[in-house]
Amino acid sequence: MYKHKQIEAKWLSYWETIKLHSKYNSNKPKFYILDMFPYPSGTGLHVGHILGYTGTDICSRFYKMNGYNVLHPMGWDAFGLPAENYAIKTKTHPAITTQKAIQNFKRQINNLGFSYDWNCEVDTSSSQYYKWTQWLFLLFFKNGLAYQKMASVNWCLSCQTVLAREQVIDGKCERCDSNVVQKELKQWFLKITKYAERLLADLDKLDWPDKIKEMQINWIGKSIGDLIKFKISCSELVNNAQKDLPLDISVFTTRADTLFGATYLVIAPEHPILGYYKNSITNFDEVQKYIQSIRYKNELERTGLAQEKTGVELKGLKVVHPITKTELSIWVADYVLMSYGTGAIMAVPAHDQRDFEFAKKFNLPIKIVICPNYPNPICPILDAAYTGSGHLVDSGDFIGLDSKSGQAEISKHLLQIGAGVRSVQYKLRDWLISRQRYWGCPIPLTFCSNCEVQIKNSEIDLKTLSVGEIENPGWVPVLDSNLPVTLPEDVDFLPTGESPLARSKSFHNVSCPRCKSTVNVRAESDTMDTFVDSSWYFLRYIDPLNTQEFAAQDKIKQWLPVDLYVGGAEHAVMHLLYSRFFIKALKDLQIVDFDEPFIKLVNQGLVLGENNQKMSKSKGNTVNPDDIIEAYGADSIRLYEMFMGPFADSKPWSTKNIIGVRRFLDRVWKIYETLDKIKPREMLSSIPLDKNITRDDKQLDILTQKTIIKVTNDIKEFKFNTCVSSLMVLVNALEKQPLLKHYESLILLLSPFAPYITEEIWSQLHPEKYKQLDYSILQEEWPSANLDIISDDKVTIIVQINGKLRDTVEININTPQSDVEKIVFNRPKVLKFLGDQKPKKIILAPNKAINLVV
RNA sequence: GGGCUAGUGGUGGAAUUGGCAUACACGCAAGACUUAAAAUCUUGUGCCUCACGGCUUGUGGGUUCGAGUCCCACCUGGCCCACCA
Repeated sequence: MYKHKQIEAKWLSYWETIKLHSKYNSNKPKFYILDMFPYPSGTGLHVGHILGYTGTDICSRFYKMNGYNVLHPMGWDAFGLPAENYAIKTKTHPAITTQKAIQNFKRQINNLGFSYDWNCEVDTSSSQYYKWTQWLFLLFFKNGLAYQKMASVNWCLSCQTVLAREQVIDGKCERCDSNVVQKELKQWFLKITKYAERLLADLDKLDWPDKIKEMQINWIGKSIGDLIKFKISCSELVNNAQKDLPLDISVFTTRADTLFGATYLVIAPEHPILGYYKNSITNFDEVQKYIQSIRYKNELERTGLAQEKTGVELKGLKVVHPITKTELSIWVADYVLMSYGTGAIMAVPAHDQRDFEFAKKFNLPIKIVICPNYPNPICPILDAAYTGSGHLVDSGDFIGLDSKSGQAEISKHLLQIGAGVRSVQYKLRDWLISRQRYWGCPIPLTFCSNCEVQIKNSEIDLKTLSVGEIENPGWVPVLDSNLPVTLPEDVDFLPTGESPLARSKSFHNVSCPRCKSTVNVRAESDTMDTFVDSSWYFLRYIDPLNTQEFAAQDKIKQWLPVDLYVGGAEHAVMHLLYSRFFIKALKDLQIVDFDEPFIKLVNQGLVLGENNQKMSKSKGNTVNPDDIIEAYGADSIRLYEMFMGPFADSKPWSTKNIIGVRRFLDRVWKIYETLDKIKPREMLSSIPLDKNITRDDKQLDILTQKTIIKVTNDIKEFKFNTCVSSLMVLVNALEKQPLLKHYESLILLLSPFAPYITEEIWSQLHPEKYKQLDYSILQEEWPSANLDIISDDKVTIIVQINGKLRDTVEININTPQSDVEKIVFNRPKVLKFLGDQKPKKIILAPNKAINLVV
């Protein structure tokens, strides 16, 4: 039995005192291994964190031993709502609780023997870090990538803040699960939509799981279709042509082939046309009432499939079909979203299920224009929309075309008559980053009424202004020399819906960075979404103490992009998309020279509770890693999590099963103890321990070489579970035949998985090495397999009769078929099963199998 | 509704990618050691059958000399997206 507590305490303090991380050596290749940094919650490390961190720690140690410069940093995604909510509950400042949580995380991480380089540590809530978050925000602002606009935004009633679209799950707040409603607010956005096409196209370059790529493709949501103009017809337009009214309503469709089936138009409740034509709409009161009624529905209630269609007609207003010139009615309905396309659709009830339901409910005409069984002209009477393709019927000059060419022809025709244009739409929307909360990075802008007036009246030379200042008149960036804009300490952070920073007097004691005015000047009091912090943290790791730049150029060139990124799939469309956007923007601004941040991405699976359900406090199925480390040791929990199953799969925790890997480590230890009894040591390589055990050095040697190959390959492929089982096989053999040479290979192979026990054993096997400065097993070279030993001239093939296994024979490698047949027909088992039948056919799979068909 | 993914012993899971299904481990059973227990070690452990042998990778079909692996349909979980025009 090895004493894990003593050994782990010993090496933990040893590792702290030595330099484990060697300096960058330009003769070696670099390898940047990144974990998704944790949010330091008060409850400490989750066993799920340990799964991912063990994976990256194994890689980190493996690549170091294979001669790479390895960067393996860790930090803290420290801003965010939970810390603030906890602070409100306990009336302790979030900075204090966050620092406490970080200390606890760090203690747990160190206990687990992870080889992070703490010289790289970053904390997004420290002013040294968020100074550069602010600097990057201003860079985006000055270059037109950050802008403010009034928008209908998601507002969490409980957290009292705006949320990004990504943080609204089924109409509820991602954090607190309470209702999210729509609210009109002026907010800051980052222009991620500018990069939609590149974010989509460049996915091809990435070695990422297909699942994640697929999710990003769906999220970006590219569709190619047509923008079609429907001319508005109403009495007001005829009478007051001089008025500045829009003359048509544009709709977006991917099915221009169904244009002749459009029997009415539907616009979103927020559509601007309503304002313009207030006076022409004879039932405007009724329309207003409808819009009010849906206002406080959340997105699920509004858009859920189960919801019955609602809507109201705009009386007094019509549109004209661009080709047939028929007058069509216009409706307002909440099933049309202002945030996609143009906020208006042409309704084709015969060929769109939503339109069909709406038309049925309000008794609107349904016109069939696509026929699946053409040229049979009789189309079935519909009880649901026919959304497939077919041939065009009842479509003027386009009758008889198939859907695809019909779409192309109608599109061409619309362009000719000036009523339409090809268009690409994306579901991706600009990233709303304002938050009305305290515990986040302040937005480093000042609003100056004086400057606003001057810009609007063109009293300032526009050439002296940045794009951001021109597009957002009155908003002036804080001077770089005055960054960071620090979070005021003296703030009552209880949420009221108003930004907590707005209530700090000191915070508003500012002057305009441009005109120096102190009158009618205020600091922006919103903070940024924490996803802004995490969009660039991997750049800061390489140079965290730099006070002049967010990172030095030569270091960026040295280390980036990230070679391997490991984390959960839940970040597929938020963090992973935002970071890609940041890097593309920085590439365009010539700050970095690569355009993708993470070359290879690996997802870790969920660690479920013993009952196969997601771990949660309320279900009472959580596991505290500290208890496991106490009882079984850090090496055991690392090894166990790797052994549980495939790295990327979700799999249930089982405290009972840890005993298996612990026994394995005990055996490894025991082999060492038996070795130690045999002296002198130089004799060890060939002395069998027990004379009763039959020796078979060659077999053991082959097994060792095979294990080296297997573990080396499987680490590269993140197949850690099979690494562990093949190490177990080797240990089972070494127990019977404890030869030092092979045992040393085992210890080296095991060291990335179980660093404590292997460092201890290695130090006892090689005490002289530990007299060197900063020595650790990490400095050893990774074992390489001797292929000569395993290359064999014999091979075992299987013998099948009618596909059923009947025998196995050992033959010389590459034996020709005729000779194999001779051998096989002399085997008693084969003769027995064959009887007096003669094979009709004999198939040889060389060096694998022979199948006799009778 | 759409997409992705998985389904193998009592349990977690292996299977060099079409060639010995159930490696490795947990559990269980028997034995050794012990006054006894724990720990440890040894042996056994898919199902049916006394046996010879037969059957077995969610279900049904197909391709193939040969299928856990490939194809089609279905069933059941999990994840993601979803009135996206």
